[in-house]
Amino acid sequence: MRPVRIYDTLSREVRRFQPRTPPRVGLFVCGLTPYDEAHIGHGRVAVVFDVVARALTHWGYRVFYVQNVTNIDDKLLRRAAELGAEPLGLAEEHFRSWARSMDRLRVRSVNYYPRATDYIPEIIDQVRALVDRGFAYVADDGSVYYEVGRFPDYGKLSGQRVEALRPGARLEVDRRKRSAEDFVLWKAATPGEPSWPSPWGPGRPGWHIEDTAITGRLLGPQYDLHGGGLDLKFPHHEAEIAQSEGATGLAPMVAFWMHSGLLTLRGEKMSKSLGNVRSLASTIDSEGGEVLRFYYLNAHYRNPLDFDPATSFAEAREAYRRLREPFDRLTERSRSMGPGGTTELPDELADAADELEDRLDELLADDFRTREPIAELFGWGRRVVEWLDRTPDPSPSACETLLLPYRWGEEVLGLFPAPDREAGDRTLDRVVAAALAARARARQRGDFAEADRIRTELLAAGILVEDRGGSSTWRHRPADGATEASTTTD
RNA sequence: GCCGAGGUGGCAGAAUGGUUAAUGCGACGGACUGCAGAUCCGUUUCCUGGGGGUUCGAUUCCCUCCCUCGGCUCCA
Repeated sequence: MRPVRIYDTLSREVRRFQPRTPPRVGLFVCGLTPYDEAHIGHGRVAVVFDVVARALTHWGYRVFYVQNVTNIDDKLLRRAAELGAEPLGLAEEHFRSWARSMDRLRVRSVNYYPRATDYIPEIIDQVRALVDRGFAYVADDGSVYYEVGRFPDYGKLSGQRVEALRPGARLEVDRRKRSAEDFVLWKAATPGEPSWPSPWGPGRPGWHIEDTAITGRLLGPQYDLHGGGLDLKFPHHEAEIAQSEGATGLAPMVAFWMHSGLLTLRGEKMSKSLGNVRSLASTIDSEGGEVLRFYYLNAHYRNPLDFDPATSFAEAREAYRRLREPFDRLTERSRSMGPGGTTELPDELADAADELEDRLDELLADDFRTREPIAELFGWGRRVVEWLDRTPDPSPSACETLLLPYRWGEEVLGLFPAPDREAGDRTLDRVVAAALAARARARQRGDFAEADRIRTELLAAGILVEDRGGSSTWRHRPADGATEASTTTD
């Protein structure tokens, strides 16, 4: 297991990561409340922690990654009522859309997406423990509240002091609460809304309780990593600490708090009320999942990332295309060359490939910097192309060695999916090859008008032809505005 | 007001108590090409918010001020 350094929001420092029971790592990330469509800010969190899990796995840790789905809450109920839909069904519908987006963003490290409503017994147990231990009280209507004043550490994560919260006028006035800063653990049932029986009467979970009930069950009272967007730090994560540490008496609940920076739109946070949300699914449709993934990973996860619709994707698209150009050329060779060429790699390049992988790991292991490995891969790409350009017949093993850093880039960053061309595409390969052969003959006899006509017609059909040295290669031309990987078939 | 994160070249965005401050985008020039595309090479000269301090040396550490963003019980 490679040593890893991680910034912990609670201690506000980068520390050496030490799992409680190596090599196992418990990772929990606050997931979505599927009351509406996800936006590109949500996508960032998903990709960031996907890389965290992939990297740890690559380094020999055995990660169990849990991301909850809040399928019962106020907003979801309100939305369902507006649509005349059944709340849990609406949640599942939005979750399916989320899962599709995750698939296309190549997020695949989440092991389990528990639904809040599948953990009602655990939630009730935890609320009961909090009542028994004197951290919570039951109101007249059967709601249960956490009494924040009873938990001295409240505010330790966010640096907030309870006294400082009170002047903030946004605390809801609620006569059932002993103190304005108390928060609800269990909400007494409202007619017409889903509810579950409990020792305090029918009701449903409060906003914060499902996370700690779920992690308590799946990861234990103390675990390794907890992630989420920076905007959840207060009050949500503060409440989690109060719940878990209050209920179990075991602290700290989690060894490392990781918060990903927010994605802003021209300097402002995306939010429904500002009307500046940008849908995740439609962005993936227009840009491609890989470009979006690259865009996220091109910044450090803790920094704010400002999105400008006019320029951000255009730049990411171009940069990503160039990043994977050498990779595409290498995989193209190994696909089409058959027995392949005979020119072996010069020693210095072979050695460099070996050293680079270590370097990539080392960079990433320092608080999951992703930008620097990407910078290294750009540099590697230049060397690869420079060599390929003057090597007409690279050997298969040379290509394989040159691909090593990209294999790392795929396994850990998820940025280099192998082009997958199945039986149907073989036909396409042959058809295009025939057209290119005709064009090559035309060029040979100096009939450039005919050669250009073939090239133009292929382009109209979505095939981009490029002459390289004596031969021509082709790739799928990205559709307007879209930039699916050049070798993507469809 | 309180808490937190930021301010780096034309733009995006890294890093570091010390030789030329990554990488990418854009722009310009060159090589290659029948043309194009892709690629490579070069250029884009004094770029680290202001002011103090510590230090042989600060963009980095400390103080202070200014500005931006986020949180302050809906938030990824």
